[in-house]
Order: sequence, then structure tokens, then C-alpha cells
Amino acid sequence: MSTSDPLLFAKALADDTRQQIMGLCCCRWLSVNQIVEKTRVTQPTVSHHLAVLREAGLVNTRDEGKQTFYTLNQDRVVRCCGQLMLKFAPEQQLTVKMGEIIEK
Amino acid sequence: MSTSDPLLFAKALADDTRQQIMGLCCCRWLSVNQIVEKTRVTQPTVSHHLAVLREAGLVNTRDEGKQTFYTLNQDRVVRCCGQLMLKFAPEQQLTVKMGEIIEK
DNA sequence: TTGACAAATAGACGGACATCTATATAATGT
DNA sequence: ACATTATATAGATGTCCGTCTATTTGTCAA
Repeated sequence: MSTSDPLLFAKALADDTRQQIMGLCCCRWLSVNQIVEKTRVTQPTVSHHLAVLREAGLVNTRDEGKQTFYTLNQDRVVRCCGQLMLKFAPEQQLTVKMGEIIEK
Repeated sequence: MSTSDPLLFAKALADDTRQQIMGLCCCRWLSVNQIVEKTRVTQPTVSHHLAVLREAGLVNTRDEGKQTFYTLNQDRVVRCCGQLMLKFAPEQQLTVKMGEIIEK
């Protein structure tokens, strides 16, 4: 799962519900049911989206009894974005520009 | 075109042909026909993909007589990736990690 | 072991989209 | 004006994918 395929990454992000789930799982662990409660889709649909995110390496999982908890893999987000920028913005002064973006 | 919508950005990237076109237009200006020659799809298909990239602000255009030249908007790639990281990797030390990614 | 709950899987369905052919629009040269 | 070339647009078609219902798998408690 260390190969950061830009296409796989982009496809995983290319859905509204999935980005919503990513936002929910950012900085915290949530069970599938907790995610279902916070979205407008059914449990199987959430499971489906979590599978897509898992295959893209974008979430970490932790089993606990009957429940499975998910959290966003922030490190992977950074590495995938980094890959994208290396590929599609090779002429840019990345460290400088990133500094600007982070500050404002 | 300054609103960097993460979903629009991801959808624009979520296609193999489109990423291929982005790679071709990276660091140089190409006419539509030149792009067609370097891909395996027809001219209308290339025009369609260029329209998607244009609507996402990912390409710049220059008209010259009959031809239209396209080039990748690297600055926007950086800003969109920056937005994604701010949204989905808020706990990461971005400047540090980006440094690591750029070096290796 | 049975019942209840959590999550994953299977299968169906509808809409979104990538691609094509055909045609329109626009610019240039004869 | 007409022919030619470059690009965009229209419309059709097939495939992918997001969503649902129904069911299965797995875990825990009584």
C-alpha cells in the first residue's frame, strides 16, 4: 500500500459522500454506524465507500469487538498530494508556495 | 476561477486520459491536434477532456489563428493540493513532510 | 445455542460519464 | 466565394459507479 497511485487517489476523492466521510474521520476514530448517523446514506453504502478509501490507503482501521473503527490516514493524504505536485507542478517552488497557502 | 473546489479538482483528475493530457501539457504549450497525436482518443474526446480541465481551472489557453494552445496551470495544481492537505491533513507538519517528499 | 447487534457482501437499478460519429463554427489561403 | 484546416458542439451508446434492499458473516450476551 505504499505505492501512491495518483489515479487511485483522485478516484477515491472524486465523490462527495466520500469526501464527507473523510472529513468526519479526520482527527478521530469513528465506527461505521457513527458514520452512517452523520451522513444521508445507508450502512451498506458507507461500507462501500470505506472499502474504496481503504483500497486507496486513505483510512486506517481498528477492530474492537463487533465494531470497526476508521480514521483518516493524513500522512497518506500528504504523500499523495506531494506525488501529484511533483508530477504536475515540477516547475513550482513548492516549499515557498505551500508556505503561502498554509499561512493565509 | 479562484475558488479551488476540492471535489471539482478531484473529479478532473479522476480519469486516466485526463491525467495523460495533463502530463503532456506540463511545462509546454500544445495545440489540440498535437495532443490528439500523442493520445489514443479522437479529437472530440480530447476537446471534451480539455473542457473539463478548463472548467476546473487546470489549463491555460492561448488562441493563435486557427489553433488553440493549452498548457497545464501548475500554480493551480499546487493551490488545489494545498487546499486538500489543509482540509484532510490538518494535523500534519506540512512544510516538513513536503520537504521530505521533494527530496527523495 | 439462540438472539441481537455490527459490518460486509451480493445483486439490482439508475444516473453519470468517457467515447464515438456527424456536424457546426471559425480562421486562413487561393 | 470557396476549399481547407482546426476546434468545438450535438447526439448516441456502452460502461462505470453510487445507491439501494436483502442477505451473510462475525461477535457478544443471556
